[in-house]
This record gives sequence, structure tokens and C-alpha cells, in this order.
Amino acid sequence: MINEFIDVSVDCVIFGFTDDLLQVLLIEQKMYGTDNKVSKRFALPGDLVYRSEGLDAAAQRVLYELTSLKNVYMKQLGAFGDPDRVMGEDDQQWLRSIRTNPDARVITVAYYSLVRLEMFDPKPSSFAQEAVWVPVKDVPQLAFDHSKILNKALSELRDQIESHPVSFELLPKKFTLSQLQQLHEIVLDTKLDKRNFRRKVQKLDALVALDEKQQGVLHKPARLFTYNKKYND
Amino acid sequence: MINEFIDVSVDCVIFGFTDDLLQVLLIEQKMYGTDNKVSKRFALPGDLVYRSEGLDAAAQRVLYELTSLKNVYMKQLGAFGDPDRVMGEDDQQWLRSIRTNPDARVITVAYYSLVRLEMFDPKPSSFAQEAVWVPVKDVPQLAFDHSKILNKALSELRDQIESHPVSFELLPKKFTLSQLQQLHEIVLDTKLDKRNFRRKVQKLDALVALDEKQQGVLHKPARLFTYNKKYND
DNA sequence: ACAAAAGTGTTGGAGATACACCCATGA
DNA sequence: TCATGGGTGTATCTCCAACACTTTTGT
Repeated sequence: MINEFIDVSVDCVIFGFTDDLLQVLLIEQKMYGTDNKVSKRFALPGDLVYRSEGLDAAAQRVLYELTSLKNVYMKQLGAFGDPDRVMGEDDQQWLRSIRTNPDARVITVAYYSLVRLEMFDPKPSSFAQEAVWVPVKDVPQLAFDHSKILNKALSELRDQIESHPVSFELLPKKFTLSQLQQLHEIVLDTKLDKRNFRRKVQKLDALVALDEKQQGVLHKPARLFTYNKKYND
Repeated sequence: MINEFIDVSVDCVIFGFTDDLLQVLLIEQKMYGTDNKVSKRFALPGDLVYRSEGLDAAAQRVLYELTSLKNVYMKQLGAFGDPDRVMGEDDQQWLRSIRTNPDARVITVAYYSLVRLEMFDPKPSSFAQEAVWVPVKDVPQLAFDHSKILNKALSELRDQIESHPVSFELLPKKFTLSQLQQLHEIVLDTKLDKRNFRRKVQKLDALVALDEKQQGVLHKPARLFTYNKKYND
């Protein structure tokens, strides 16, 4: 059956960072071939958009179903709509196993975000899918055109964090400047000078120094900062 | 009839510049109300995406049908998908007059571009629509969410021209630095210092000085420049 | 010779970079 | 008292902004 319509999906590139590593949340797709072999591959989390659902809302839903996280700031990356972006043999096989219209043209709207890893464990979704964190440097070839989407997301993330140094749900409400610097170093994959970094971010209105210090650390406790939500564009 | 599917359209924000004015290509929609009154409003040129057509290709097609221009560099602006973005009363009335599924949810992928006006006259399309150039400063409220799209396109265009000063199909193959400066001034709606501007752009690899001068002008002829296509990202 | 736009340098300020030592705390 | 990260200032350089006159051509 040829479907006259075009399906619309969202795909989410969720970057997570720990103290020393930038990771991305991927779905492991297990396919059971006719020869009884199980093949695996990774894809970005995503789903079709419901008919009465906004695109941003759909992205939020996908993330929530996977991780129980709500209200994570996500930025739209753009639409990906090559007619044959889901027409690889593996792609078709996978879609036949989960979609009512596996041969539909599908365009996807991609979103990206950055979250602290310690905030949560991703929990397996209700599908035969497992959500796993994979270090960005170790990501293999992905399903569909998802490698392309991931690459674009990574470069947008870097642009974003350089031009708007305080964005995303990226730190605890209260954080130290060293933590913020570490985040930048992990995302940009570079080392930054401590004094220059501090001078730069402390000029930003988005950063607010608190009259409060770190506790329970085995060294001089650092001053805590927070940020004005209104500057998170 | 409730349509299960989501329609996908493209909308194009085509900026055109003359020597002293930035304009945008709009479609005049004429609606014949039940009371025999004709109401008019403007919208961005756009159309539904064909099932086997890429998004970029659809945008090119829309532009071509309207203006006979081909191979114009267009940049994707993003997807706009509020569930009710076409649900205004006027919007519905219009859609009923041209669509087979007027009540379908429709998301649109927006593109923008910048062209020289003297390259062409837009020709009226085959629909009951007229394409007109409207100075950006005089654009009225548009149909659907098109005002929002236009605003975003304008700010992206400005970002783009500032960070990548030589982009788009924006000048003759050969041009003078004064022409390039004029373009920047019109787009950014500002005056620029001649010496600073020239110093800045001449540092760019994208610009190539030719051993050739303007002809037929009634003053000192200016040196001509061209640009490396490969820097047009 | 005149009109009209082309072309060209210098200075001052702001922001980025490079770099090394003392401080406050908990164990 | 020691180990650990926290916190700070200065010199240099590069980049950007402001500013006015001479040159070349066509008429």
C-alpha cells in the first residue's frame, strides 16, 4: 500500500555530561532476521508526532517516555527530509517491525539538549528498546540518517555554548565556576584558562553569585553561583 | 473528515535587494467571502511537499514556479509545527478554497534566501495568486504564522551575513566592494565605515580580487572582485 | 576643470590570551 | 602541616571603531 501522506517524527539528541565525559542517549534496536540472527544497531530516540501535538511537545514526550525527565530545555535543530532517508534495507526492516506504514515517507524534526547525567538514569522504554549512554567519541554508525543529525547537533551545541555560555539544564541550580568550566571543556573538547574563563563568565548578567559556599569538600570551599532563567534563550 | 495524517509544506522567505531597499516576495491571497466581499491578505510563498520530493527540492520548486529562478541558494530556517498554526478563521477559509484536506494538521519547513532583484521579475503563478515584492519595512500582518517565520528569517539572515559576509546568490559574478558594502548596509539597516569594511572583507579567503575594472561608469572605475563558491556554506 | 565615487593609514580602546602564586579548608 | 582545589592581576596582542584626504576617470 502506497501511503499518500508523509509521516512526521521527532528525533532527540540528548547529550549528557558527567565530570569528565560527554555522552549521548541512544536506543539499541534489536532486529530478528529471518535467519534467526539478532542484529543490533543504535538510533536516536524518536517517535512519530501525534496529530494534535506540537513538535516541541512531541520531543518532550519522547524524552519523558525514555527517561522520566520533564521540562528539559530542548532546541530545534531543523527538519531532515531526504525522501530516502529511511529507505536503507536495515531501516526498512526495522520499520516493518514497528510501524503500521513502514513504507511511508517520513520526515523528522530533530531536537537537541544537554543534561547532567547524575540527574537521572534513563529507564528502558516500553518498546523492545534499550536506552543507553554512549560517549560521543565512541558512537558507531547510526540508523537512518541519525549520524548526520548527531553531527549537526554536536556542532550546534558547541556554537551555542560558546556564544551563550550559560544555557540548558546543564548544572545544578547552584554550581561553582570550576564546574561550569569543566562543562565547557568537556563539550568543546579543549582546555581553558581558569582566570580568563572566570573573568569572561562573571561579566555575564546571566550569572549570579550567591552568598553561599560549597560544603563537605576536602579543600577550600568554592563560591556558589546560579543563573537567571530569563537569559536562557 | 478527520485526517489521520499530517501534511508537510515548505514556505520560502525570499529576500530581494535593489540598490537601496530590502524587499520580500509575498503572495497576495484573494478570498471571496460569502457576502461577496473580496478580502486580501499576504502570505509567504509555499506549497505542500510532494510525497517523493526532498524538502530542499520542494523549496526550490516553489521558488521556481513563482519566479522561474533555479538553483538559488536557500537555507533552512526550521520547522514550524504548532498544531493550531493554520487554525485561524481566515486561515481555514483560505485552505478550504485550495486544499483537498483543509482541516489537516500541517507543519511547515521554512527556507530563506537572498537574491538580487534585477535578476528577474517574479511572474504570477498559475494559481489565483499574485507574487509581489514588498519592502521589509512595510510588510503587514501575514497569514498563518508567517509573520513569525519572516521575523525569524530576517534575524537569521542578519546573523548569517555578519558571520559569513559572502553568502547567497547575492551579487553579480563580478562586483565591486562598494556594491558588497551596500548590500550589507541594506540588510543590516545600518551605515558601515568604508575603510573598516574593506579591510575586513579583504582578509577573507572567500573574496578574490580580479585584474579587471568596472567599465562605463562616470567616475573612477572600481576594481572587480569575485568569490570562491566553496566558501558559500 | 569639475563631478563622482574609488581608494588608502593611523590612532585609541576593548577584549582576548598567556602566565604563576597565595589562600582556605578538612583530614 | 599537608594536600587539594579556590581564587586572583598584569603585560601583551589582536581586533574593532573612528576619522579625511588624494586619485582616477568621464563629461
